[in-house]
Amino acid sequence: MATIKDIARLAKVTPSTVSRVLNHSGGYSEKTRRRVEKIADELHYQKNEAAVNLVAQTSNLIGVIVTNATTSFAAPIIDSIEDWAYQNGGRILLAHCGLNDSERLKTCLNLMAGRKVNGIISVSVQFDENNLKLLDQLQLPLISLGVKVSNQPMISIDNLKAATTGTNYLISRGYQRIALIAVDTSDPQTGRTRCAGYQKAMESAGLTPSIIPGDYSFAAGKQAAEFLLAKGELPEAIFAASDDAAAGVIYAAQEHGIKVPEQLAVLGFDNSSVASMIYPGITTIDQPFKQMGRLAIEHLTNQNVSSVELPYQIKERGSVAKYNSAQS
Amino acid sequence: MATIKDIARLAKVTPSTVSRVLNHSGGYSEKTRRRVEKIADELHYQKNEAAVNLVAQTSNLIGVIVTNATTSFAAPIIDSIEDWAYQNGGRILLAHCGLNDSERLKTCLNLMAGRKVNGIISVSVQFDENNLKLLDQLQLPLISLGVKVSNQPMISIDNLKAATTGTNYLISRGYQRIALIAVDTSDPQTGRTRCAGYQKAMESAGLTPSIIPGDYSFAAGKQAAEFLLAKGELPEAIFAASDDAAAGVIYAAQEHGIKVPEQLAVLGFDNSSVASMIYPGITTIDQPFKQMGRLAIEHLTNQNVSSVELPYQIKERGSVAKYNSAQS
DNA sequence: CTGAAAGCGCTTACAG
DNA sequence: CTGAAAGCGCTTACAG
Repeated sequence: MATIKDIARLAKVTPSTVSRVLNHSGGYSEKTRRRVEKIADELHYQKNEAAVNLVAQTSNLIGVIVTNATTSFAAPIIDSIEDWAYQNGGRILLAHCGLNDSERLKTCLNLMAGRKVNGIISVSVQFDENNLKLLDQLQLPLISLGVKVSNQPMISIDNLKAATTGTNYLISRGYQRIALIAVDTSDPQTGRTRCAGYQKAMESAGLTPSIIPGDYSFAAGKQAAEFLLAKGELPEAIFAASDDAAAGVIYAAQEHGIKVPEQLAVLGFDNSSVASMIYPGITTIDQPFKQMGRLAIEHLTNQNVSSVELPYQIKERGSVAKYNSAQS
Repeated sequence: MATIKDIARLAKVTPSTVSRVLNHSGGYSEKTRRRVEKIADELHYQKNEAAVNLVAQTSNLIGVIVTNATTSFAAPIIDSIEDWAYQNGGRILLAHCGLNDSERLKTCLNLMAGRKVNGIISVSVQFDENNLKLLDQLQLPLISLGVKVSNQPMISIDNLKAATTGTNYLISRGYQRIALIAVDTSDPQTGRTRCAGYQKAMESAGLTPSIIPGDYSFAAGKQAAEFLLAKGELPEAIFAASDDAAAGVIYAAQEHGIKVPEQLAVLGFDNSSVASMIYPGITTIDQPFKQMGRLAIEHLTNQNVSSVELPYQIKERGSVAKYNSAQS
C-alpha cells in the first residue's frame, strides 16, 4: 500500500505538501498540485484512515448495535443509517448483541469504545445493570431506538398510546372479544407499556382484557392462535404485538380454515415487510423506522441527543374488516 | 479518554511497561502488573484500536458489502459473519451499494480500502467494468457470495443445476405447464443461469418453456401472476426465482381465489424467512446462507481464497402438491 | 509556496 | 524487570 511518503518521494516534495494537496487545504502551486495528484492516482493511493483518525481524534464511525439481523424491522433502520453514511462519508460499525446476552452486549460496547465510535445507535436493545454501568464508564453517546435505556435518549413511538389506539380501532370496528398476544410481559418497556395501553382501552370500553405473552415472533403468534383455537376460545379479533406474530396468527388461521378477517380479525404492529407480503395484507400500526434511523443519526452528529417521540399511524390493509360482520 | 500515558504516569512506569502488561506479553513483575491493571481498570481504559492497527499494519476489520438490508437473504449471511466476529474479535464494517449503482459501489470499495479491511465479502453484488478495475487496483481480497465477480473467488450453489432440479421436481410431480418468473434476465450470472437450467429441464421433458423476467421482488412475482391471470394463461405451476417473488404469486392467487397448490403450484428459491411465514409454506430451493457466510469468513481469514460450490436442497412445504391433483 | 518538526496512541526491538 | 527510542501514516502549527 502506497503511503504519503511514497508520493512525496516521487513528487520530490515533503509529506506535508502531499497532505495539503490531498486535503485541498491550499498553500501549494498549481504545478505541484497536478504532479502530486497524478502520482497519487498512479499509485492508487488510499489514505490510511486509522492514521487520519489518530491525529483527528475522531473515528468517523457510528456504532450500530442490533439484537440480530433477522429482526425484520432492523432492516429499514439500518438502511436509513447507511444512506446517511453514504452521503456524509461516515462509516458503520455493526455488531449484534443477541437477545438478553449480557456478555455479548458487553463485548459490543467495548468493541465500540475501542474503535472510538462517535456514537452508538442501539436498536431494541435492553441493557442490564452491568452494561448500564459500563455504558456510563465508556462515556459514549448512545441513542436507543424503541427501548428506553436508563437515562439515555430514546427515539420511539408512544407505545402506550399506540396500543390504546390499536385496541380502540378494533373496538370501533365492532369487535369486542379482543386478545393481545405475543407481547413480552417481562420487558418492562415496550412489552408492558403495550399491555397497559391495551388494558386501558379494553377497560374503558367495559371489555375484558386477555393477554397471551410471547416474544413477538412468528412462532409465538402461531402458538397463541393455536392455543386459543384448542381451547375453543377464539376471540373475534387478535391484536398481535408484532407483524411477525400477526403472520403466525394468520398462518394458524388459514391452516384451520378460519377466514381472516371474516371470522377473525388480526391487527399487527410495526408495518414491517411481512405485513404486505401476506394475504390478506396485515392491518397494522406503522412505526416510522426509516425516520427513526435518520433522526438517530442527526441527533448523534449534532451532539443534540435528546429523546423524541415519533407519530405512528394505522396502516389499513385486509386483515381487519371495516365492520365486524360477525356482529351484523 | 485515558491513554496508556495516563496509566504510565499514575503507575509510575513507562508506557512501554503498561503496553506489555496490557498485552500480557510478559517481562514485568507481579507487583507492577497488579498496579497497572488496577489503574487501567479505574480509568476504564480502552485501547485505541486505530493506534494499534497503525502499528500492527492490520485493521482486524472485515468489509461486508450488500445491496441493501431489505434483501431478505442478506440477513442470515450477516448473522453468521457477525457470529464469527464475536468469537474472534473481528469487526464488521458494513456498507450498502444499492442496485447497479456504480458510483455507490465505488464509494464502498474506496471506503473499505481506506479502512484497510482485511478482506471484503460481497453479497449478491454485481461489479461493472470500472469497479472491477478499481477492485484490482485496491488489491483487496474479495470473496463474493452468489454472484461471480470476474476472476474473484465465489461461494454459491450451482444455479444451473438448482434450476434444473427445481424444474424437474415440478415435472416429476406431474406438472407440465410450468412458467419461470421474476428472474432477472439481464443478470448474466444468477439470472441467466437459472433460466438456462429451467429451459434445459423443460426441453429434456419435451415441454415448452415460458419465462417472465423480473427483479426477484415480491412485486415482480405478483405482477407476473396477475399478467398470466389476465391473459387467461395461468400455468399449472410457477417456479419463482426467489421466495419474495413466490410470495407475490401466492398473494395474487389468494386475491383471485385461486387455491395453492390445488389450482396452482408455486416453487420458490432461497428458503428465506418469508418462505415459512406464508400459508401454505413455500416449497423452495434451500440455499445454505449461514454456511455461505461462515465459509466466506474462513476463506478470507485463511488467505485461502478459492471458489466453492455448496449443496442446495429442496425444502418441501405446502405450496407444491405431492401429486398434481389437476391431472389425476 | 514549501519544509522541518512535533505529535496522535500505541508497540517493539534494543539496552541495561 | 524496566526504560528510552524509533516508528506506524498522517496532520498541522511554525518558520522561512
